[in-house]
Amino acid sequence: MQRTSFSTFKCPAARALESVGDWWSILILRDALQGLSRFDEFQRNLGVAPNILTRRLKHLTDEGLFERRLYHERPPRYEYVLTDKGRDFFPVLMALFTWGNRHLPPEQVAMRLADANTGEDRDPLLIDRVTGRTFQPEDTILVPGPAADDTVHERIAEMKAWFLGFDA
Amino acid sequence: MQRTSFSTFKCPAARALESVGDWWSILILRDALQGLSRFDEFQRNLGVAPNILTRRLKHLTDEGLFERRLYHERPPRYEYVLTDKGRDFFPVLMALFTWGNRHLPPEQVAMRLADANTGEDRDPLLIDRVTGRTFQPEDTILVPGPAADDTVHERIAEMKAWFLGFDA
DNA sequence: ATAGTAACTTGCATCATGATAGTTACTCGT
DNA sequence: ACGAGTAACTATCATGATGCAAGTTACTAT
Repeated sequence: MQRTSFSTFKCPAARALESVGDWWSILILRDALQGLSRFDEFQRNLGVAPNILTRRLKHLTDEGLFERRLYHERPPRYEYVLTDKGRDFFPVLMALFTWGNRHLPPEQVAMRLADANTGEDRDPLLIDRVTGRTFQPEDTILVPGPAADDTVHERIAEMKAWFLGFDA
Repeated sequence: MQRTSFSTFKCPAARALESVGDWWSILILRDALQGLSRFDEFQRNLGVAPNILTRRLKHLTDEGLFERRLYHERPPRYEYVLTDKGRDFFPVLMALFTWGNRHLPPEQVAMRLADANTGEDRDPLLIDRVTGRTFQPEDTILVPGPAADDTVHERIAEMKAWFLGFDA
């Protein structure tokens, strides 16, 4: 059976996952955001099979996260540079990284995030862009957008709002 | 061949992915953070095959993201409630949701995030917890943590720091 | 007493995955 | 100018994860 495609899902998170593709793609993006761009750089750093890497880079390029750029003619050699869309994936990576560091180890942390200028530890925090208030599940609800159809309305209705003071 | 396990990777992001398990798990967490907790609630809402759902819930419980709680004896019926670790996955979901909404559609958005109190749109933004400054790839570098071994040092050395004013 | 539902588990066919190995086309040292 | 080395893939193929359909158990409702 084929893996169920999330691309027809209404939820943007599900569609985001479909767009990214798979686990490896996320690690490729992680490396790309650290400055890697060549095929062999990714391969060495990830230890991924080259055919898989080929497929993933193609997928990410098709999805508009990478731009495939010729950096050397004859033989044609390409590098993969992040588009805006790809670079914008950064917050997802940071959230994931932080979650990992906070919850995974009984062992110690092997990597930390630091400020590029001062070298001090960085710890990302999610706030609301407008109000500046922290972002918590209790304060955040899902509401139908402009393109919501009946199924979306049903889905949202099924969700129990954490905070019942406001009805969507 | 078995899917390569990321659990031995040093990068916390990679290990986070391993801990979560797969695509479906992320959507299960999404629903759980919206208040769902019963097997059939997840199944209806996701359209996932029940055996897959069983497996994923077990995995997430084993990994400590869910607690399996008996809510009805004879017949034993369980609900899956998020632990702190599970609830802490929220920022990752929000980052993913936002990325999806911003980059995916040519079609319109079917869902938005709103403030539970005021009903106004919410837009998450990543800042540094201490300095309050925005979180950008250019300002953020990877440095070895306490448990870093030689391979980690090598990996980090291979990464080209975006901002070269500081050497890790 | 019968029907219906909740929450699974089992079996099985199939498709996608990943390790290994092969290919093409250069570059570099001597 | 010849051979070794490297970059960037592509091809092969066995394994095993996935998802559908159907079965199971134990209630609840009428």
